[in-house]
Amino acid sequence: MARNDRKGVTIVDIAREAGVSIKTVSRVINREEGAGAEVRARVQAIIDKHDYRPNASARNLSSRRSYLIGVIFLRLVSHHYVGEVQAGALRAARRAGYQLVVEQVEAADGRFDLEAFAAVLANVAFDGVVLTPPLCDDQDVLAAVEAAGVAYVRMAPNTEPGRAPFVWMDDLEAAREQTLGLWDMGHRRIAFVGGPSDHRAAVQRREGYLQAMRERGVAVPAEWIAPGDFFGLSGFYAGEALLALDPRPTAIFAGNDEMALGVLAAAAKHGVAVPEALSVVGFDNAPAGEMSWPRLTTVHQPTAEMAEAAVEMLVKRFGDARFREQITEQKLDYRLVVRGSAAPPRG
Amino acid sequence: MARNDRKGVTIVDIAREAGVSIKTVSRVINREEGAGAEVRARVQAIIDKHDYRPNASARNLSSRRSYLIGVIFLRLVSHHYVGEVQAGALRAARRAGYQLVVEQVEAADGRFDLEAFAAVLANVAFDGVVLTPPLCDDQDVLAAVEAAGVAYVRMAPNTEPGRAPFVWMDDLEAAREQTLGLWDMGHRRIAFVGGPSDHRAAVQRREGYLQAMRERGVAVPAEWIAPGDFFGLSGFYAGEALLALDPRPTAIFAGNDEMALGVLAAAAKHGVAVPEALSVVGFDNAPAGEMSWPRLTTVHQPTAEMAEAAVEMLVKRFGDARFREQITEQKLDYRLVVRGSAAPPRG
DNA sequence: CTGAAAGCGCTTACAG
DNA sequence: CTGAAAGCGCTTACAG
Repeated sequence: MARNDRKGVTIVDIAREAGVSIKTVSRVINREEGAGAEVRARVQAIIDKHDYRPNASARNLSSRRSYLIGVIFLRLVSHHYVGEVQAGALRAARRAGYQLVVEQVEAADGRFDLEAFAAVLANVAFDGVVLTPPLCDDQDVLAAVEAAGVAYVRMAPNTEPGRAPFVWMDDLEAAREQTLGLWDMGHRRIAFVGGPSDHRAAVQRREGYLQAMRERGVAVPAEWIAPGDFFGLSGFYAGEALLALDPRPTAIFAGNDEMALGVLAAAAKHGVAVPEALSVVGFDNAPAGEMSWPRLTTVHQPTAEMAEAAVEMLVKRFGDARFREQITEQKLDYRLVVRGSAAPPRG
Repeated sequence: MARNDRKGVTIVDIAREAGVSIKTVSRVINREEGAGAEVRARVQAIIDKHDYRPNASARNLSSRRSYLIGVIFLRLVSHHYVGEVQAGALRAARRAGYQLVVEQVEAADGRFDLEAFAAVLANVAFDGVVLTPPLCDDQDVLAAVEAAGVAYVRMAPNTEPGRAPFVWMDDLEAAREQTLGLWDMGHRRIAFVGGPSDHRAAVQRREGYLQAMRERGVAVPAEWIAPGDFFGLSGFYAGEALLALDPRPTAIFAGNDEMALGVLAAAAKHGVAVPEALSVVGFDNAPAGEMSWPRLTTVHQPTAEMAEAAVEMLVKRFGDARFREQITEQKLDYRLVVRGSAAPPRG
């Protein structure tokens, strides 16, 4: 059997060598009050000398905590999103002394495998979990977490903002700003490629585009808005349709980067030079947008930072009850990423 | 404090209600031998009735195990790779009753932050870890894991195959097959875009290309092989250089998908229709290759399956010592992914 | 500021 | 096939 004996040094050994009780050693380890400076230094020296590390299982058993935070994904979510969330969550978890456990919930026929999820919740004894979209909007998932009595924070929830703490960013405002950026370059015929209508971010981005155009006194013709589904191919077809318009738009704002890359492909196919004859901008700051030619101007969505904030909120909720209900929402900032795919219109 | 009380039902409660000792309940929980069928059924019924779940911390403390498997990444690795590895590792870990803990090692100036890594190893008490490239080839990382006495499996190691169990795939053979596929379509002038020379997969793929051409009796001119660095932009420049050759290659095999997308962009820029006037194929089956136009013909690298196999090997090593040293290597199969970017040459 | 006692909920090692 | 005892290594709750 694989054992974790390592050193075999325990709190008892440290206490004996220091000539104090294990309680005092415990105080030193956990930076608790109630230990004299001299005693503290002596104990710490012995801890350092033996490179002693407290046994996590023993600590967890007696304190009735696991120091485990779960990050729960739907299996279908993009790896890029998963990677960003983890990187951010890991930073915050490590700072607070928590471990990050990854879990995925399967979906079939649009329904989640709740039984498997409930089993995970029951087995792992998370101190808290972060629910990512779209799980964070599913009534059954929320009910399961609440029934298990596990603290949770939601990332970019679509519904019931009052139900639990959450983190989010302002997609509408970012899309508005992105659109105004094109306007300020001199573009007037700015088209838009939308995303799925049941996706909160897609709707918000479209709304931001429309709001910006309205502010500039432009009534957007229906044909300037092409439908898409957030996948690249839909952007390609949307691009072809928009390029066939007369007069042709001088700029196309795609609701996410994957579709923007599709628009880029359509432009290349039809010999429309980007950004000389057409500006194309996206949203998300996906890595593929850095590999395209020209490189994609986009909006950076602070996914990692949102996950980091979510874990921080979780950890704070574990603390003093008096402060527990204070932090219920946190808004993160986006950032415009200017690269080569947008430029002032020629002629 | 966030407690994991949940039910409050313990092994003692179950034992009392069943009229047996806690040891017998333990036998039923762990499917150990030495419990009569009738007793077993009675105990199980009471467990089910209360939805009793053993306390992981207590089990871990007394058995001196953590049931935690770490997957260790270099922070710089692509999210796509991270996502694939996790999906596979999670499958195997869940089957075996282990939890997956994600860890990242920082790198600065080409050196790893070993101190942080050692701290993680000391604090988490992993039963085992999976080392991903390039960490799996770093002497200091290997030494740290071995010093901590933690079992480990390496993914696609470049050096010292005898040092520890590992999983891998045959990049050379896959590249050879990919090249022969172009040949069989009728292509004769097949160019190649290479990757970084210190990267094992890059070298193997180039070797597979050369071997296939050699088998077909073609002496590859030096200008048919363009240098690249696995990033998209290098593929773009390589594509421009190869398209300027006279006679022009009818097919370009890029050492990975990102570079293949760069070649695609170069072809679009120069008005070279793909696949009519030029076939382009890649390697890896990265998601961006599905969004391109045309969609990229490539080789699927079984990253998730490799991670799954790695965790399985780890779990088996925890078992009976007599079988422990048996599994030291496992080779996974690649798969050719035929999409739209390659076709027989015209004319 | 410090410590003795009890206990967290299991598994191990042993006895019958 | 079954169980009583000891113990895993900490924290909690309390006393001084």
